[in-house]
Amino acid sequence: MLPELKIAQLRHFVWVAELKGFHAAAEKAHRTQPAISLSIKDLENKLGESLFEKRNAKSANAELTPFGQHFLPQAKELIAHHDRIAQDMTLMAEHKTGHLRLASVPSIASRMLPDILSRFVAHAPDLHISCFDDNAAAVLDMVEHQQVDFGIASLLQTDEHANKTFIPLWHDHVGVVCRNDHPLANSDSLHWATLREHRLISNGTSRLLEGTEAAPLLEDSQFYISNMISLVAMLEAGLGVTTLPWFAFPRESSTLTFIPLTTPEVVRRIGIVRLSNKSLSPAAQALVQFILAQNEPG
Amino acid sequence: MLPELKIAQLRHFVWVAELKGFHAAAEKAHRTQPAISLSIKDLENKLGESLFEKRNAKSANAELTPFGQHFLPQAKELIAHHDRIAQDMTLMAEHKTGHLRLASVPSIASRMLPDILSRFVAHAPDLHISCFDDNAAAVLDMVEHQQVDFGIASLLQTDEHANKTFIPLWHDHVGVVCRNDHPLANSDSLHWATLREHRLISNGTSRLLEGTEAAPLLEDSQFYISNMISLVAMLEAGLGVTTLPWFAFPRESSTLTFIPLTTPEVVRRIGIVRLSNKSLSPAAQALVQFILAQNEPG
DNA sequence: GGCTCTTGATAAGTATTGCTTATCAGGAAA
DNA sequence: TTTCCTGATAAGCAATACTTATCAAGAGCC
Repeated sequence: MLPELKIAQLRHFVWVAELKGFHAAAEKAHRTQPAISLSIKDLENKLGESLFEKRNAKSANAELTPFGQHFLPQAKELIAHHDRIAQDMTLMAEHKTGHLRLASVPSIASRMLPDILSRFVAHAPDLHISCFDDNAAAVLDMVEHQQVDFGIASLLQTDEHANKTFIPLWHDHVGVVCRNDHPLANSDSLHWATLREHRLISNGTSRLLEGTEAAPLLEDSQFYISNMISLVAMLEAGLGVTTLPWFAFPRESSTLTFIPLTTPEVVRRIGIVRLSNKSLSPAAQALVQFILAQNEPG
Repeated sequence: MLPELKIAQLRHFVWVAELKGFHAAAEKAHRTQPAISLSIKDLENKLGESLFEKRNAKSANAELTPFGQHFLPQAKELIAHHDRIAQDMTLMAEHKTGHLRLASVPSIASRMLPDILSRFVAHAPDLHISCFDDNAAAVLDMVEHQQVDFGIASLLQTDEHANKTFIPLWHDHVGVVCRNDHPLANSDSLHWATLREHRLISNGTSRLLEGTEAAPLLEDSQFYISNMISLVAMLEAGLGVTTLPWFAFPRESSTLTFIPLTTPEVVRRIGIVRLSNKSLSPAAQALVQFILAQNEPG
């Protein structure tokens, strides 16, 4: 019913009108002059009216009919609209624009992401990023409910997350943290049994020991501190020792020491978690690629 | 540089997204399913991103990627914009809409146009019409300067209007107008010489006698009244007689009589005047055709 | 006047695009 | 498993867009 106006065709029309000539328009369109003639003719047929004055009669420059004059601004508007969208989509596909949401466990969020993100946004100034940090379970939950494009966490109970894809990135070894003047502080490595002799403060990451031979330690533990700030304060006060993954160890503290736990060697595998059956937005996809590229050489 | 998004292609995309399936979209587009597949694939290539989730994997209904979700409303907007313009142009080409300006000599404007225009606009309710009435010279001037789409007038000094096209429509005979009780009032026809015995009031239409054998009458004339209302008042007061074309004769006056002038027979040819080298707008073109059609049978 | 340069239109052939039919692969439901 | 959906893919055909070559007609020039 309605004619289908092709963008290229409209562009030809506008060029002929504005450059006042078929030859000039042809050059601009990187086409030959007959192509433009035919294109305009086809457009006129579709609309059912001439756009330019009879052109076989006089050699004066191509001139619009009243109808053509009315059509010109409309055509220009539609072309502009098209170009705006095409540009927008291209930018978005090249992840130069858009909105990206991710969730991460705090250790990575504070230790790795600031550097990664600042370098990533350097070549995408119009990209908006929202980053949520929370514990691994909450991160997985946000991924599950599509509140974020992807998450950075370790995968707990892998069987429950069949619908998620996990890309391991960092191996985070669990160690023991104590005050510099603690008897254990000068050890190079530790056996879990050694810890039984010291007061152990457990924390949110302690469940990493579950299922390892060091599990009995958890039951020995008298204190449980979920908050990291409080935990550090306890340790600095010499209340006891705790286990932490290396990434979660507060390096900025000058009074605490990290000693690797070698028996058992408990490793938290942190990586990118996303839904298997959902595509990432171009921006998210780009960030994942970026993170992977960062980690490959290192 | 920028990809050229074809309207048909966007339409396919929107249909697949909204009908949640390639088959359904194909049916709506009156195409086969592979055609839609290829169309979408091409669009995805142009944009550089997938619009739908991987479709070979699961048979669930076609589902948009985040990118596709962002693109959908934009595509719909662009399609709507296109359709609006296409519709607008089609209506305008069919002269259902637009703005039409014409100028006419007062006799036709008051005698013929009210009926013609009211019937013409009956099938074009959204058409705006502006009508200017003035004397023939002014009408020709407005045509000349493209202040109107076309004019209705008689062509004076044809040599000066080589750039105009004249389509004769009405033959308007000049006659003598006097009061019912005037000595001439009962004549069936008149010879110009008879008028010399009466007081003649000349008017704007009197120059029609120029170049005829009745020309000496103009010099005899003591009064010149340009305004029609005043002229009628003078005549009704019995001040004298005048010459007028039949169309300019005020039929509604019950006290005045029109007597045809037979020697010489002066005829004013009234018709449509337009610039030869300019196209008419669709609406103007339609009105001209309409007027011509009205006059052909009559 | 005739010559040349411009304008855009036109014809015929080719290249590209879009569409078709026929077929295939994979998941869901029987 | 078999069947019935989904959409993807291949090969061939048809419509469209573009090319080169040529033409007609007005303007400027001698």
